[in-house]
Amino acid sequence: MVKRAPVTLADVARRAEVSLATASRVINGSDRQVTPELEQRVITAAADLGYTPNAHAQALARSASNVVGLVIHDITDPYFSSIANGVIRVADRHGLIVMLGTTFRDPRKEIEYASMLRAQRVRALIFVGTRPSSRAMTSRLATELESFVAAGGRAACVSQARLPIDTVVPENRAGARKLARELVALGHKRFAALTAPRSLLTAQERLAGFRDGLAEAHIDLPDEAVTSGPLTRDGGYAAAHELIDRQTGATCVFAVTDVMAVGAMAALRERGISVPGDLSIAGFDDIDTLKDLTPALTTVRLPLQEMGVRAAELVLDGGRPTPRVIRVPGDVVLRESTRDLRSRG
Amino acid sequence: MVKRAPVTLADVARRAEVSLATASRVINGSDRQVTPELEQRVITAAADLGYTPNAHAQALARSASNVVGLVIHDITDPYFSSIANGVIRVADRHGLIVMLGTTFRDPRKEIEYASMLRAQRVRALIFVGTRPSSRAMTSRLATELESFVAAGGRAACVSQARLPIDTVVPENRAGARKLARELVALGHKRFAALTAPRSLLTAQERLAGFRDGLAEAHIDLPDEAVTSGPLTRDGGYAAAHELIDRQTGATCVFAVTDVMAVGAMAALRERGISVPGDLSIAGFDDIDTLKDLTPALTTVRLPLQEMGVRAAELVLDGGRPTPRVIRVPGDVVLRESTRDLRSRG
DNA sequence: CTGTTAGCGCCTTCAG
DNA sequence: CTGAAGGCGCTAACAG
Repeated sequence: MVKRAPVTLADVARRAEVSLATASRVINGSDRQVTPELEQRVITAAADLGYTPNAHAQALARSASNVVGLVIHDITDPYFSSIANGVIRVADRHGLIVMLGTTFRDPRKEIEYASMLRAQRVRALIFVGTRPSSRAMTSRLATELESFVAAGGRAACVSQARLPIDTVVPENRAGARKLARELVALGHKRFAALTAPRSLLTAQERLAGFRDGLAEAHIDLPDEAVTSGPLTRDGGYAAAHELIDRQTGATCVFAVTDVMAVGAMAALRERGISVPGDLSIAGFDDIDTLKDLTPALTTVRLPLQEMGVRAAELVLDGGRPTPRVIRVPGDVVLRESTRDLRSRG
Repeated sequence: MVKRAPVTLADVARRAEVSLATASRVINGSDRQVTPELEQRVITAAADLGYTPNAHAQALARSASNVVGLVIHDITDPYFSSIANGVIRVADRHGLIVMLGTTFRDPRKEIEYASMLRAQRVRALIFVGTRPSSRAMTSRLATELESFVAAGGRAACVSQARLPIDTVVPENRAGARKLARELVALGHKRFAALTAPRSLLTAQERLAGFRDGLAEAHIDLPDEAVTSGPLTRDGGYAAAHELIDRQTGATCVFAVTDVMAVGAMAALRERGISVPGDLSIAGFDDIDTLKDLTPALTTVRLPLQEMGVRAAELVLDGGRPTPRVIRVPGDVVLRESTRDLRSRG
């Protein structure tokens, strides 16, 4: 295996005995026409040499790359991988390739990636995941994005509409409110909740919405009945243990994400508390991978992959300049994890 | 929001009243020294202008990008997202950014991505996932990779060592063999299996290993007791239904992946077959997201994230030219989904 | 239809 | 330590 010098278009042109321009025209699908004869010669030469165009040179020359940047918090979290899958699908359909950034839930990394991806001159930039409540972080990201957009880039995000770009907004608050109502309708009167740190808007919204729903039935969700932890399975697990220790007397627990709910269920199982026998539990998101959990989890369904698709289309299909907002409603799905208290008095 | 022309290093230099060279030296961490005075001027100018270097121009000039390509089959499958997470972690540590390609399980897309990523002049290329048994596909990909490597790129894969590049090889066959032994030790004598199409080497290996293990105990796994489907949850679901219809009389079923096992458990539940009461079931991979399944799944544990880390290190930390192979053993983890037949006669 | 020739934005010798 | 200039590989006018 010889370490031959990288072959360039010039090499191909030389071997095919045509000009650089002609070679370029047949290699990249230019609209200009070329004689079948020459075209064949170029194609053959390219194949013989194992030529591959240099995307950097192409991007530089026509000042437009064919990559889109995607920034998510955690690729192992099904919430993000589902949305990412949607984004990838449409990028793919457009012949674009995706550069993926993972923040590991650190807001600073989000900004760092925005900047790296901007340097890569990506065609579009998509951010997925809760916005931090930090005003400083948000405005720094916004500044970065403004430069990006000003330079001709397109950007969108899936979360709260806090950035000056197109946004796909899951209706967290309304969804949680509906969930609370249905749970109340099931006969529950005392609730508890598992949430994430206040710094995460998504958790805040869902908890607020849940409270709204309870309030309609004049039910209060006391602060002592709310514990919090990281937005992960283990976070839910720990928060649930803490909640159990507090003995709130609740008959139903709301976890702000399905992933946390799963951790909570594990904690309850460990403590010998049966679900939904002793305690009901509900989540939010309707993660597909979790559909085989027993008991099946009551939750608020969000069309995750579809949200990714929408976000991608927003920035890839032409598009107006004004930051647009697409609201995505969540549907309550009642399953086995929440007990119907009415049928037993 | 004005659509200003993209600002270049030349703009920064002009504003800082220094030469292009000086500006370049302070922006990219060159080893050459620059007076603090001038340095500050450049930094300020860059900030004022909202300047971001053009990665394409940089890559072109120094012929070396700072991105690594990663190709997986399905981002929503925890097997891949875990490994990908490992890769991303080390890329991140090296200040590199990841371009992600998803094949949606189509071998042709793997080749297509190899070519696109080569065009992007990625520093390294990593393929994760079973190799197809198709000799044609494999050799086309190999050709592509040889050109890539010849041009100075580094490549690795996680799967079977079929490509002329560094490889992290999960010991599928040995792991499945050990699993079979332990299951036999539990008292099981009649088995069945859920596998994927023959075209997928990983499934082939695991099934073969399982057969090896049974053979040691002189137990046969008849073809009628083996059904197959896509390597997904739904594939396992469908394959399980088919298996149930065949009434094989098995007391234990082996699914070649945890994901398929989960689908199978759902099918069994639907048909009123209790696990492990009526039938035991075991998987392979030990997917973390599935750890809260009930009953907990017996499986063969593979250090997924670690495998991704190893693959990335193979191509990112210096490295010899010879294709190296790292074998990763799998550990059997007996849990609730497989019944111990001995304790009850 | 084909060839010539400027750049695209930046890095990097090589003088000063 | 700083500046001037060539070139990285390719595209896109512009002539022929």
